[in-house]
Amino acid sequence: MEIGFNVAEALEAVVAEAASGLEVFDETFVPDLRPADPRFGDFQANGVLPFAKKQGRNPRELAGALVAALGDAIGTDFAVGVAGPGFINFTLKPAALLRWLRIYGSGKDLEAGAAGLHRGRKLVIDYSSPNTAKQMHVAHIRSMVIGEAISRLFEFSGAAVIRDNHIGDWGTQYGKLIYAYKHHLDPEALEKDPLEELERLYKKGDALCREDPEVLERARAELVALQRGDAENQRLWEEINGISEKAFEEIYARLDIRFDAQLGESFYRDKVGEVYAELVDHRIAEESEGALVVFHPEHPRFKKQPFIIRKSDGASNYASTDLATVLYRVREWQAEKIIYVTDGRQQDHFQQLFLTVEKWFAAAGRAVPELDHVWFGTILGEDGKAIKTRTGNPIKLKDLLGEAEQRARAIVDEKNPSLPEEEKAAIARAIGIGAIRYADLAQNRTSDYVFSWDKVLSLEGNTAPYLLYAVARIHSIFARMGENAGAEESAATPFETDQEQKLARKLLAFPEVLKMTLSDLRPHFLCTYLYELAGDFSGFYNADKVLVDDPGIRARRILLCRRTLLILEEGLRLLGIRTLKRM
RNA sequence: GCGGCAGUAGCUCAACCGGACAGAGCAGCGGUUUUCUAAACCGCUGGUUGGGGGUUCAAGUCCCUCCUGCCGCGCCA
Repeated sequence: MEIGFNVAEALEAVVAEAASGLEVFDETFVPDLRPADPRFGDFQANGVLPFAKKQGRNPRELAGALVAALGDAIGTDFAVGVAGPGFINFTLKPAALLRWLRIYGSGKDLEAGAAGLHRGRKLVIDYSSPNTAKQMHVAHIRSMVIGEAISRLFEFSGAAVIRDNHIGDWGTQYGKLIYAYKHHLDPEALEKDPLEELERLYKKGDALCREDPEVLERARAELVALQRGDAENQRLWEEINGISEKAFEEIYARLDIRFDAQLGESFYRDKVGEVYAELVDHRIAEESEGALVVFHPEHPRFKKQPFIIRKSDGASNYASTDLATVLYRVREWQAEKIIYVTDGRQQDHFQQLFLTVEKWFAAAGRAVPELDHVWFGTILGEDGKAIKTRTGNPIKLKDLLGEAEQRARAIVDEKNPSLPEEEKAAIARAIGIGAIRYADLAQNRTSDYVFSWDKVLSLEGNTAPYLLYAVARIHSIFARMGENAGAEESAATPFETDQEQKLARKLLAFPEVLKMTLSDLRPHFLCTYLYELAGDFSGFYNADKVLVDDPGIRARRILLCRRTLLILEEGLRLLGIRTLKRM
């Protein structure tokens, strides 16, 4: 058999083919190949057990028959055996393992292998999407970090990705903000830290509105004026957006995040009318208590819980713009799939949005895009409640990033004081930002996130610095070898030591991990894998010296270092984390 | 009330939509450096997977029930 990029997939096909030639198996049999516990082999097929149970037959007998039927098709690359109640174990022989590692030797090779997963698919990923006139806080980081990782993963697997930052730049907050700007602006503060001042003004306006009904009325009037196109308010709106955008850009630059489109809610404000009309025409939306709403009678909850798409005062809300946004993305960009990366509290909203879009597009004869809500848990303080500083304010993201870099810098100064100043700063940046990012990605996204400085900036265990350190050590070996490091791979002999084999086998599992990460859109699968890979490398590095005299051993160990480096760097890049040559 | 998520070692978390004796890190204890970065490696200690039933050859995972926590549920996003 041809081993291919994803060995589990190749085996799956061979096993299924062998089963189809046997009387006792039928088309309902699924081999169920997966990476195995290293004690048993490289891959295992578990599918015989449930199948045998369903047929009322002895699983070990069926497994034995299946193994016998594999015969020539599987070739001589694997050791195959039946174990336990009916598992089939496959172990790639060292020579074949070496062959696989020789073939997949560059980022291009990996990408070519992965490209089959989503080749040519056109998709939009909606993430970050902050509100204007507010600072970014710790809570904003998850959408950015997860959204960026998912974007990179899809691109890597062959998709055409449009990253769209759906900024909240239109809505009721502007009434209060413009009112406060006109009456309580501190020009000096605006000069010094514009976004800080805007945030103060918004809070001020919000507080005043709550205290004084008259102010509330005037704030509403400012909003109405803005929506009618009043010149002064339009100018203020633009100024506020400009200030916000500049502050956002700084954060995005620090986090290596770039968008292909940045169409905020305001972009859709003249596009909601068409949505209302179509939904009413198709009898999907109805009037209720003065508002335009959508109920879903077939749904246990949404038959009662309305999806409000136009408020009773006639104004649009985020449901209106979200609907218009789907239409735009499908019409203008031919999006086949749209992924929203937001926190889990918006699950109801997106379920209602998706149900509504499905009915609407079907009724209008449009292709219904695949819609996916990639949600994540809330960020909690150490008391298990919403995250706050000691003074009760949210932690600003720029402060968080700054402190992370600072703490990383202190460690660089201690561990490696002789490095040039500029390099130390770059290392501190990569480690600090990488540590924060990784801490977020390494945890299952659907869990709530208990934030603590110690955890985020920890340099031990499953963290970015641990991975970056492994990368730096490999680079260090190559630096010592000098320039002519390239010629030795062909001399490599098959792996022998436990550490060599363990590391080589871990490398072999990368395609399956990538596939799993993408199918569930859970970056922590990839994190866990990279951490285990770095761990296996560290074990190997400590036990087996790379630069030995024996040319065959030296060559195969160099090959292992190269492939480990390749997958660590490629994997970290997919997570949005920069690697280092020295640290 | 309806619904979502969660409860796994002292702490922070894994466990690939039922699979092999539940795995890491931290903390604790003990080792490893004339050798490629010790930000590392190796070993030991640590579990009634919130409680109780059930389904199965096999349950942390599925079903029922109870307890606890967080979060949604008509004009915020």
